[in-house]
Amino acid sequence: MEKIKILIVDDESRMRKLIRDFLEREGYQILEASDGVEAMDLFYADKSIDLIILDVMMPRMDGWEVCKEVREYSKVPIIMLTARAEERNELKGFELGVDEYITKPFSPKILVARVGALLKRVKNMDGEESIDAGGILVNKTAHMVTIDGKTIDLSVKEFELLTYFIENQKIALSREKILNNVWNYDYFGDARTIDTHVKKLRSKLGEKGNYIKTIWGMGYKFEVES
Amino acid sequence: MEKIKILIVDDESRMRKLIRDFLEREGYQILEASDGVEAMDLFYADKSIDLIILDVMMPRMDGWEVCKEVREYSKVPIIMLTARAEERNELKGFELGVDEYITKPFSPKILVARVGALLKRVKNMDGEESIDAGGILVNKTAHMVTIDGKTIDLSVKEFELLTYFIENQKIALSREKILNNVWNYDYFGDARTIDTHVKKLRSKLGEKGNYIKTIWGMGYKFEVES
DNA sequence: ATAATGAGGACACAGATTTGACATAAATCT
DNA sequence: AGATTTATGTCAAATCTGTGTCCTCATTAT
Repeated sequence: MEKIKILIVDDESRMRKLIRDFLEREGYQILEASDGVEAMDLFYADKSIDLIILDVMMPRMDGWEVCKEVREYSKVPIIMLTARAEERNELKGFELGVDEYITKPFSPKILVARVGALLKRVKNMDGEESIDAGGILVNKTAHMVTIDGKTIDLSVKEFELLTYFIENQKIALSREKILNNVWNYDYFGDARTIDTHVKKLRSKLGEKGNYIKTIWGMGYKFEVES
Repeated sequence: MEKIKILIVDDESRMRKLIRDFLEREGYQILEASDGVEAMDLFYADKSIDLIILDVMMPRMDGWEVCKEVREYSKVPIIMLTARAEERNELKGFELGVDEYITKPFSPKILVARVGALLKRVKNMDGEESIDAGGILVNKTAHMVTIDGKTIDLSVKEFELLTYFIENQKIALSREKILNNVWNYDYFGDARTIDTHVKKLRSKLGEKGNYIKTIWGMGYKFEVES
């Protein structure tokens, strides 16, 4: 199990450091952003953030806006830090999809408890995670692939290969690399075998098969759009 | 759907009336208790309480004690009303299984929002008495399975296997995973044994047996419809 | 106590599917 | 054009699943 990654967004560096210290002591991995814009940059860059702690008052882009934008793409749990007694904001937050509130000033112990409780709560319901790549919907848990709504059948190897491609979009992948990741690391067969599987995968993906680009003399690359 | 039943426990009758008024306006049915002992009496008398709002400070038996005792029997959602800044209590509450906090003084709007959010949250996770999966009705407590109204006989293992499938619908399950969950985790027998049980289960489920899909080279998946 | 029954598990064999190799055609680079 | 590299069709080998059957153990009936 990898470390759980938490993004802290607050314009006061003292506050960020405080939170960071306590959460790191709990074994979480911490990312920091000093305003909403920076937070969104980090959010887009790193798909594996598990929780966001968000201050409401920030320059450039406040917490509500960040929350709203994040919610367009993700269900990642969000904790809002608010100055007290802002009822209207709290209601607004429920609509926006805030999961928890912590009122400043707060004690670090409460922070840690809330983070733990929220992560636990979310973990039990997380379920579906399907990745969308230009109309190709891959649901890893269901082991199912849908293209424009229609389910297609893939063999296990094909499924694994597609998953590997989609999880490494826009990256040029050498045959060796593909072999090492999709096949057992101790597989020493013909690298040309990949071609065969790519062939099949392309044909099963139909017109979307051309998302798998050939990089001559090198390998393959999965990329949406022409 | 019956009315949702909420138990309010507070020693101040003014406070109870305030909460009652706002929640009744939302369509909830309200019960009142003026201290912990009374609350427990009501709790034992009425098994169908959907949510408890609990003041911490009360004579005879305080909120923490009530919470603790209730949690020995039930997972019913509990909201705690606290005077502010009682950090230690809040932490204590997380351990005891408090679901939400509301700090006095609070606005009725917040109260209503929290109650709604909590009920919604819980509703999605509550364990139904019997689960319905495409006409297959599994009653875990009665250990009984009905298909389109007709009861069918399953052996213990078959029942456990079916339950596991149904509780993990649409998820691809490897044989290993099934083994670890349906059999004792320290069972090291033949994985093919699962096939045998799946075979029997399928045949006993009749035409609904094809809900159990084979994922070639991977395991099985339970999924309703084609 | 003994026999009958049924569940749980193991296993082998046939049939089905997937996989990887190979030969050849097509494409790309220099 | 010549040298490489990739695409594709074909096919046998490897792998996996479905099913019938057998064995053991425990429970129930006689």
